[in-house]
Amino acid sequence: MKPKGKATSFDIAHFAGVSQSTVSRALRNSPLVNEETRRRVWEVAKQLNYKVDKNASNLRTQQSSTLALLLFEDPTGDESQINPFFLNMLGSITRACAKQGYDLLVSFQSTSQDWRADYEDSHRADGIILLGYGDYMDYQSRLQQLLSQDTKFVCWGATVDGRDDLTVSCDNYGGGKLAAEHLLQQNRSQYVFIGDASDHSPEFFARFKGFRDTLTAQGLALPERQIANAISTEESGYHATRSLLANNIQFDALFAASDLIAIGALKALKEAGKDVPGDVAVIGFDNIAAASFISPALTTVQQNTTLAGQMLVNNLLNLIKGEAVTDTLLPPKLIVRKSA
Amino acid sequence: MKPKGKATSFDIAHFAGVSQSTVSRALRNSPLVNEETRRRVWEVAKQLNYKVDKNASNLRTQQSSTLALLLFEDPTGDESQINPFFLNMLGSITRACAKQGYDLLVSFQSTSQDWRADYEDSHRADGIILLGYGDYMDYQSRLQQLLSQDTKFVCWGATVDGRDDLTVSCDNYGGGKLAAEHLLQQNRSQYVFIGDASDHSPEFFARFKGFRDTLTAQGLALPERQIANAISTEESGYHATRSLLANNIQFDALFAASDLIAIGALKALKEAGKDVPGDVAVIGFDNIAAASFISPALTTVQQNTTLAGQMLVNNLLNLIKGEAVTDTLLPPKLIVRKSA
DNA sequence: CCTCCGTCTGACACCGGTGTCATAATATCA
DNA sequence: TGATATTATGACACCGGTGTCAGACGGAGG
Repeated sequence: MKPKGKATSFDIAHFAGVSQSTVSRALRNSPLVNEETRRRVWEVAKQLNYKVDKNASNLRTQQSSTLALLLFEDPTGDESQINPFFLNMLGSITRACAKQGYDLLVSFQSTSQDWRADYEDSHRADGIILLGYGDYMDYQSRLQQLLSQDTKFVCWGATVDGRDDLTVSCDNYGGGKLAAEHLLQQNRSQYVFIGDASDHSPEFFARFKGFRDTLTAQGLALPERQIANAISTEESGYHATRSLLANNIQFDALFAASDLIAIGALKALKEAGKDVPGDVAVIGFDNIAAASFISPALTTVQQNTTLAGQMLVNNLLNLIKGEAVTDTLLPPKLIVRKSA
Repeated sequence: MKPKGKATSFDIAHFAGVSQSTVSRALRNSPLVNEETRRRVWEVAKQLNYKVDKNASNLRTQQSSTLALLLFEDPTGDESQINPFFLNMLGSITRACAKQGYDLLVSFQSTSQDWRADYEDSHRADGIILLGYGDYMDYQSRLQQLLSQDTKFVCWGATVDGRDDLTVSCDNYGGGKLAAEHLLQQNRSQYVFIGDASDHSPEFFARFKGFRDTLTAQGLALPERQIANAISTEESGYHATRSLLANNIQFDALFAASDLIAIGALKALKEAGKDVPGDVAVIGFDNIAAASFISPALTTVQQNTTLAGQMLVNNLLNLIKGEAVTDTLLPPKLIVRKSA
């Protein structure tokens, strides 16, 4: 009772004294097979440690029970450091997949060179999840291509007008608003924003708009000089803050488009002898783990990554099933700590 | 020229005016096909946006060009927080896989309930990488089972006597030694260790031994009462440190088995009014991102995750190829920051 | 002119499952 | 008892590639 190599359904058929067809049916608990037969087949399958060959099964059924995750790294793309926020998302997406009985193929893609999204074409995955800041060249055109090929995919990030892809995102505008309201409550008077205020990065831009609109509604302007550009890294946030200080911009409230930027800002402020939150209140965005470790602990706008992962997976599965799916907006939440 | 559904090699054969066999050969650049024919086939394939069906290909060739990663979470297994060190490893493993032309299936496994390692049995992956602290029930017996099934796998973590699995690990003993030597240089006199000093967790135990052996070689003892147990979380490190302080243990040097533990310790020390590194020097292990953010910045023993990922993947691929492979030990490196 | 060889191609079996169809065995009812 | 419905099973085509084998074709050599 030891076939060489891995057991196939034919081996089981042989030992259970039935046909291979019946084995296949029995193992999938088809109501067509007799209770006693089913029991015997399962018994033998267990003894032989049999597992269905996914390749054969997928080939026949034309679906893979697998999703692919494309994670786009920041343009800085250093070897070791990946944006912790996205790693968190990866964790929740993996769990959401497992819960639905799907496997997850993970692939890191560098944003510059053109990326590989042929997982569905090659029948390795039933659908694709795109994760990353969509702030790089020819992203749009690639998405358009995926759409025209009828590839099933969902994106994390901001909804963009004129793009027909399906997205799940945090309510970035509302998040920016939360930050502004919290700072306004403290009667701060001079505000700065660090991030990307162009519409290059839709997420950052939405956070910026929510922030600025709330301020202007209170009669507070946010002129060009009080906005500094930065990408989502600590270094970038550090340098942006230093240049604000070097230009003698006066401010007592700082909103950073991401926690990494905020952490860089804290470092620059500390070096400049500014007290946080005494001289300057700082608010970040994401609520990464480091936000609670740093001193002073960072007040930030939290994105619900657990829910985000679930929605990405659920929406994608519904899309694959052919059901109607709409963009999803998740509510942000302000986490108040020491920095503001 | 628009077949409905996805194009197959038969479609290409039709349009290129050759047989399906020739298409298959041409696309894999077999030297058997005529240069002109190959060109024509590629041309058509490109126009039809053809991609080889991986399921069919894998089924025939009996290999999947895919590896599976099983990530075991800490027993605390809270929904959102995953040990950042392992997330880093995940990043480097993904990259190493991509470099070798392999895909990576990722799966988080909770350690308590029994885990799923049937990726190879079901032909979804050619081999498996196990990642996590191997400090839980029936881990050993499951490994033994994998071995007896002739499953190809490598483990991250300490080599354990009497276990025949293939491992890649950091030189934890050497790392503990580095920590001890650095503290000795500063003429610290009263040492404590926080982690797991039983052989429950092989990695932590090796770090402990390297640390203790180096101290005893200098005539310094490390009695039972100067050792506190903790698992690799911030909370656990915090509580362990508090209990040391509550028991009135005197110490001016603290070695934590992981950065998360060290971060918890820093918090407890700060609350107790102890100055770091003035009153107590603290050294961690791993060099996670948060180690550089926290104040005071954490001195720690770095594990080279990039290299680790590469070695895990390379060793596994060699094992699959049937080549002789041996356990790999990677050199740790002391990163000196402010805390010691 | 025939043989032999190298080059290139097509026919076909095969990987291991799944779904359809035909049919044997048994139960149900008039 | 014969007709019909129900249940359980096996035979077989099929998914889309890959590997083997046989053979067509053209040129070289005797």
